[in-house]
Parts: sequence; C-alpha cells; structure tokens
Amino acid sequence: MNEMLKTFKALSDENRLRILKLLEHGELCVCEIVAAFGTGQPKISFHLAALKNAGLVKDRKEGKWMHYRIDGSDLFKRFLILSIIENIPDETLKEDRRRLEEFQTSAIEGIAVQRCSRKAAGRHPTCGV
Amino acid sequence: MNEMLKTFKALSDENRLRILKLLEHGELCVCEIVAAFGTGQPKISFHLAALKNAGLVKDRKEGKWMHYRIDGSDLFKRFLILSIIENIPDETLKEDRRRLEEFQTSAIEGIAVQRCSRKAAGRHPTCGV
DNA sequence: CTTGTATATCAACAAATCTTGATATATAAT
DNA sequence: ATTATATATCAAGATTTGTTGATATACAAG
Repeated sequence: MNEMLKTFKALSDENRLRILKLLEHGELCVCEIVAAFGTGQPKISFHLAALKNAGLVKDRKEGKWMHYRIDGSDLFKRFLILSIIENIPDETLKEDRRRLEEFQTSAIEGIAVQRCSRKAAGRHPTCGV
Repeated sequence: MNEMLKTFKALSDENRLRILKLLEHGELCVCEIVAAFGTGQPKISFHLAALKNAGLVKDRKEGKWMHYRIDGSDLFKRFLILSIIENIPDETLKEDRRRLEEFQTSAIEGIAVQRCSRKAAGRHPTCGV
C-alpha cells in the first residue's frame, strides 16, 4: 500500500490522535497511556501498533516496560503530527492529562493502581524508583 | 467530529486519493471519473460525497452534469492534497488517465460510450458540443 | 523456581466503511 | 409527453477496522 495512504489510515482514528497528543511532551510507557485513557490495555496496544506500523511512533524497551515516543524521522509525518498537536485543543485532552498525572503521582507514592503498582514494579519509568 | 480527523478519514481510501490525483489538472464531471476508473457510478458518487463532505472538493452543476474540482480554500487541506498529488507516481495513474482520454476522445467523436454518449448528451463538458 | 507485572497477541464479537444492483430525480432531446 | 442521460441515494451484503476478555511471553522480585 502507498506510504501516504498508510499514514492517513493510521491518523484516521480519534484514539490515535489522542495518543499522539499525549506524547507531545515526550515518551510515555504503555501503562501510562492506559491510565490516561482509563481504558483496556489491549486497546491501547492495538492503537500503538497501528501508529508504529505507520512510522508515526517509535518504541523503546526498558525492562518490562515499553516506551513510545513520536517518530520524527520523516519530515512529512512530523509536520502532520505537529499539525494535530497544534489543532487539538488542550481542553479536549484535559481529562486524559488529569488521569495521567494522578497515575504518575500515585505510582510515586507507592499506592497500588490499576495495572502498574510501584510495589512490584521495580524501577518504574514514572517515578524512577 | 474534529475537522482534522474528518480530513484524515476522507484521505484514507485509495479510490479517493486516486480521484484527487485525477483532479490535479482541473475539474472533471462524474462521468469522466467513472470512465477513468472503469467502475460503477454509485461507487464514484459515494467517494466524491466523502471528499466533498470533508471539504476537499467542490462541485458545480451545469445542466445534468456535476463537475468536481479540488477545494483550495483551506490551506492545510490544500497542502495535504498537494502532497498527495506530488507523492503518487504518475505511473500509478497511467491506466486511469488512458481510460479518461479514451472516453473524452470517443465522446468528441460521438461514439456511444458506457454512460455518456454525445448522441443524447447535448453540450457535453468534455467536447463542449 | 515461583509469583507478579507489563505488554503483546489472539479469537470472537461489534461497529464502521465500502460495494453494488436497483431506483429516484433532474435535465435535456425528440 | 415521452424517452434518454447524469447523478444521487438506498438497501443489502461484503469487507475492514476496532473492542474486549482470555492467554502467552518476557522480565524482575522474592
């Protein structure tokens, strides 16, 4: 399939645009995105795979965590992602960011959260402990 | 739905990219696009409606013909369309263009073609007769 | 080695999108 | 008026894409 078509297909889903917007300020691990969305983990993995498959994000494994970040190696895709980030009002993602922060905070405090408690998580990407 | 999402959805179909590429050099009527694709007319109408709905093309009625052209009123969309046109190799659309020219020629010569013969078509957009 | 955690993958189902033959509408020719 | 044409719309089926609970894999902790 045409590369451009693949890119547009990957971008034509609200969840995936939300993920890209969440990655605006740097990489996040899957559990953080799951927490931000407040939804099932397979769903997030599915959409991350779609983004990765289209060359829009890159992943990095660290221990048992998988970190995702925006792939800026292609100028056109980079431009598209930038346009998306600029276009989606922060307001829209407010709830996502709130849940993300809440998750990150509780991870640091060692409170067991849905899927990623510090208790058994070793060097957690968020708190680094 | 977000305008950007709507745009990406409209662009994530091969037929619609093909149509945009065909419109590169100016407007075409539905019957010309149908001829270029060598496919059913409802299919083309469906995809043209999708493009129009996303603000990517404009239409213009003239007699019983409906002409479609690229809508350049939004800068971002215009840029996307330009990128598509530049990116799709002419080679890919060769057959479409061949069928289009064949159709236009036969229309001018008055040879009855699939759906748009000059015989009963009055001032045909292609031949202007 | 056993247990718990993070993530991916799978299978079944659900939802959205596309295709196609049939039909409706508008316009023009006879 | 009747007939033919261009296009849109519709309904049914086909295909694609997304969701979700279950399970597999890999890693780290104890």
